[in-house]
Amino acid sequence: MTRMSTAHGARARARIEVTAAIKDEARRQLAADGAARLSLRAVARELGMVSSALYRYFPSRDDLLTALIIDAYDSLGEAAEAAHDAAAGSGPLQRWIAVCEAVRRWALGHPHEYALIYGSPVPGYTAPDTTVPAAARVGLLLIGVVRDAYRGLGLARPSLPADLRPEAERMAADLAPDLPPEVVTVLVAAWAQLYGLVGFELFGQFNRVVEDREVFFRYAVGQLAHGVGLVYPQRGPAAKSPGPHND
Amino acid sequence: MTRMSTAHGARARARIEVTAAIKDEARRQLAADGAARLSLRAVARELGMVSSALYRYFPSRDDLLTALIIDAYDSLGEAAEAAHDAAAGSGPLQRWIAVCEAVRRWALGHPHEYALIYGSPVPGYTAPDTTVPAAARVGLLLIGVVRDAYRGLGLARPSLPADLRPEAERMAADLAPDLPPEVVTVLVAAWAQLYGLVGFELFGQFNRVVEDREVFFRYAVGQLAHGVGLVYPQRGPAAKSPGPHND
DNA sequence: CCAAAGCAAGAGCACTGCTCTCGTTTATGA
DNA sequence: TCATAAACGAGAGCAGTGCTCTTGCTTTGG
Repeated sequence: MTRMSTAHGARARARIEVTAAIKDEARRQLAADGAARLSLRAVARELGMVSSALYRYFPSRDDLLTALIIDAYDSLGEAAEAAHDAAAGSGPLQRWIAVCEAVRRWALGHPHEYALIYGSPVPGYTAPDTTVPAAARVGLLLIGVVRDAYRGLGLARPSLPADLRPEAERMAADLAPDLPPEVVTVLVAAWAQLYGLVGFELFGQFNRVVEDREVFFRYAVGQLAHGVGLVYPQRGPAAKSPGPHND
Repeated sequence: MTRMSTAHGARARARIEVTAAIKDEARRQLAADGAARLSLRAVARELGMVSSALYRYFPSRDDLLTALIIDAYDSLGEAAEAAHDAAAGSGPLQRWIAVCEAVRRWALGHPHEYALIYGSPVPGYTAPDTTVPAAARVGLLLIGVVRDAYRGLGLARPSLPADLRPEAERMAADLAPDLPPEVVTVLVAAWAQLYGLVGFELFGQFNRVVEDREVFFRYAVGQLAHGVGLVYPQRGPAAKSPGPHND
């Protein structure tokens, strides 16, 4: 049995420091060259240790990657929460947009980390359950925004097709029992669509298509907000139509 | 100078066959284990040739990957077009849904190929312009559906914020000069959001969140259609509200 | 018919993840 | 206090990778 976990000697402290140093260097290489170029040997080399020694701290390359994934989720979650808190005084729509733009900004600033967590999963690698709580942070944040709006002034309740009812109620029970299933459903869809927008920009699908990604993203995200029932931003000169449709 | 391209001897035919065999075996390995596990040596081994011989046909691993990427785009485009043609008699909304569901079905059937083209780009690899036309097929298909709807019965024209106007007009000029810029803008957004939905399901972000992905996807895609101006599917018992918002 | 190009094969380089062994250091329990 | 067990760093080594270079052979085209 290992007894290192709760030990509190000089060795335990050293272990913590070395582990952190490995993760730092690995994160450096990840940010520089991407996940698949991340090399255990290169990390060890840079740290002045031999590669086999590194396996005392991470039993495999995938375990090191998992640690980086969790850190990336946390970093993204922190950025989103910071943006949310900075817009705490504003209305739900402004907070929604603030969170979405924080996600985009973080993604543009950490493209390889973003690809690691929201791009295609690393070959043969399946994320362990350890990553679940960290991954949920942004989602929880968006739920919170919608919840505030719902409690504050009531929210539009979209209608659902009959065959989606059971699924919608199950999702609502799992994610936000205090919200109507209709709202939770469109929220989950908007959540996925947000990452479609970010991913397309980040992975180059918008090349030669969308130039001014900033304003395009803001508009698309406003649409998403509208879809979940938050009012459409009716600033600007055009005040004729409240939404993206009028028939 | 090489003269192989237009030559028509036994050697040229052999070259074509070997090239196809390499791509087939590579596609097999790609489908089985994913892009990063694709090994030139393994392909050569399976084909009974030595690894260096393979470089006569593909100058690098990335070039082989590029060929597979183009094939994947074409395969996806073909599937989408087939689904579209099969729904040729139906209205625009049905065709829209048919195309979207074909994309999803193809993605679920070819997860690694989908990840290759719409997931995070392979490490250090940047797609050459060769892939652009193949990549555009699904987009063109969606544009066509919306164009038909627009020409047939007129389409809802969403309002745009002032700062998005120039970008919207540029996009419309590039993609569909015969469509209103507002429609093109929401269409591009819907296009990206479609891939957000598919990617989230495929890459496991819906694990423990969405169970009945089939009906959820259909609903979300109907929402997207509604967003671009196609009418919302008002079948089913609930006929009270035509859209996901009502205030 | 012969020079030029295409081709398969092999050896080799530098790199990877990972394992195993070997002394050494540290920590813990009797 | 002191022996035993665990943790550790270092090194060698295995199997695999992409890619290059050289060596002959075959096909092709002027």
